Amino acid sequence: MKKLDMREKLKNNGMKSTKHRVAILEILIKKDQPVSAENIFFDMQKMDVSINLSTVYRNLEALAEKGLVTKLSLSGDNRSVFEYNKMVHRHYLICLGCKKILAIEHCPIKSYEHQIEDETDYEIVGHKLDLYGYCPKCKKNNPGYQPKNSQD
Amino acid sequence: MKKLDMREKLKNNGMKSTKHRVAILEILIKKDQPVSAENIFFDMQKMDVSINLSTVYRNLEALAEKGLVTKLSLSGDNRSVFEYNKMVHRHYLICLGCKKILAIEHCPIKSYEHQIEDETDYEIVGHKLDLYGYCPKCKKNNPGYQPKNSQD
DNA sequence: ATGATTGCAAACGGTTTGCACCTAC
DNA sequence: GTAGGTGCAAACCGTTTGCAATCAT
Repeated sequence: MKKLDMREKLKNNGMKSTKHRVAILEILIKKDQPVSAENIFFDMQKMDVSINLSTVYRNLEALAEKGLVTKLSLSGDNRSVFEYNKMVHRHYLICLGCKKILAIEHCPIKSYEHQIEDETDYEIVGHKLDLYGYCPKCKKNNPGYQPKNSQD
Repeated sequence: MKKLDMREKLKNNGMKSTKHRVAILEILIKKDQPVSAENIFFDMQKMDVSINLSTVYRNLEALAEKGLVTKLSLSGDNRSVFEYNKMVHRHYLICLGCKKILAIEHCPIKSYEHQIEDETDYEIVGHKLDLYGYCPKCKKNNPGYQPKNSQD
């Protein structure tokens, strides 16, 4: 997506188009996986876009408010991560070794949700599924490692 | 589970048995759902067990270290919650209205994990599935509400 | 011109830590 | 007696906020 398209997109969502917001969107779209506010902050410095960390947070919040960006908190890390919202339902595969996050688009949960709705009388509006494991590289370095809690 | 059994359990896991630890286990077992450190702290005051919040954290960490307790961070809340580890695999159904957390023991994910292992060449060691929705009570108060991001 | 956005520094809230004292074993 | 547990206060770290200056429209 080009800069001009991003400026367009911001305006369509009733947001002023600033170089900061464009740069944040650029970074998120390029990465195509969840990143922390601090990471974005550093990437912007590398791009010679001077910005304050609190402005990163404010923009991420504004973008999330408009639905352009999604904020997630993945287990085991206290900080939030953000990704460009491609409007597709995704799950995440987090490597316990190098902490890399892989997005997965296939979702097996819909029928399970209906089943739980029937059992509990809740109205279920969504879910979050994260898988934890070791990527091919870390798998080699940690052969046979088993975490204490497979659900965590 | 009786106090004596808990003292036993602590010792079997190489931990000193203190009134604080016993009380924390009592609370977690009674609740049978994830609670925050602060909640535990307040409950202990109600039980007339005087304790410092940092001791609650230290004990929860020690108990989690030994696998007696599980630490989880559920989306949308910055703070961690803890539950007694019944050694069963569980999922959580979080009410977006009243924030109540319901534990669900049926898990539909195993075969999905194998499929993802084949596709990605990762070694998957666990997963975390949280469902979000409205409990019967909150459902009535928020008819038709839809969150912006169903995956969050 | 006007309201939104920014940088800066200070506050915030959950969690952790250093240290002197205390307790279980 | 000794290793480990505790209270207290202070530090920590990711995040938020108040305010005055600046920018997009």
